[in-house]
Amino acid sequence: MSGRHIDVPFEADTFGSCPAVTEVLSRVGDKWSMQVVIRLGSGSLRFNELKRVVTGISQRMLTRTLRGLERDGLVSRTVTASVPPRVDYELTPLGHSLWNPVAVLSSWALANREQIHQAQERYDAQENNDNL
Amino acid sequence: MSGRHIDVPFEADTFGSCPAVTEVLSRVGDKWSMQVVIRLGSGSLRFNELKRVVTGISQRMLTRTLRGLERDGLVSRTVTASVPPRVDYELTPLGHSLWNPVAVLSSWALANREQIHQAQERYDAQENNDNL
DNA sequence: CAGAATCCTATGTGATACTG
DNA sequence: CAGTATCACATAGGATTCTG
Repeated sequence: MSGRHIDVPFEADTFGSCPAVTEVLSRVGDKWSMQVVIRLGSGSLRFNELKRVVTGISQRMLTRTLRGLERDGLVSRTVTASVPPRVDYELTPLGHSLWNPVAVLSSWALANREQIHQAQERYDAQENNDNL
Repeated sequence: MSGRHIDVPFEADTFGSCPAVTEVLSRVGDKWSMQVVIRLGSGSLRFNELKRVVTGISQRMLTRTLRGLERDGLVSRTVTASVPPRVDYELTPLGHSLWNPVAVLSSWALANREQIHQAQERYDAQENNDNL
């Protein structure tokens, strides 16, 4: 796939007095959920596979993140009773529909990482002149 | 404007071993930044105007959020020395480029709010059978 | 392998009161 | 008007240890 299109038919004002946005974004907005959704975009993964590809995540946080996503109906959890046990995580249809928005935002993040970093350095340099 | 198009030329794998995504998303991922960016999309606003339109935000958090966005080069702060003082906040070009990705995600959030809510209720109902 | 349990710290967030 | 300062609390997140 070479290019994906996403319509944004809303005006800025459409997001009106909407705590709903905050509400949903607070799930997607934590440190790990987006990364997990991105990685699951290419197919189902087992717990430790996810742990490997989501750089820096702790076991605890991966568990918590997956539970959260499962609760929100974004990820499905499939247990295969065997020894050793096998648990596969996969995006639900709803989860897949989230993949695009998340990918858009991540692309932006990657593309503008350097600019942001530079802006931060400029900002911090100014602050240092005032303080101390 | 009836529809905006955003290309996502990345494969899932492009987001590779990327703490960069986490890094940038942790700013945009807090409780308020996205809302502020959305509201500033239609033009500059004063401090108290923002406080009014960003539902539920406290004075303290608005200040902190704006400082963060300013530090990242997403928002510019213009002080007009007068009595009473006037401070205008506006998206920078970089901030404007973020508006689209954020709008995409917010649109998704609004569109799927109800589905998520239902999924949560199903999940919680199951949990209650097991516990207590 | 896939986690659960426990402990601990840092940060986010809100409420309130005060200021130039 | 546009903040700052302070306190107080909940949650996020990591490290470590244990288990079916």
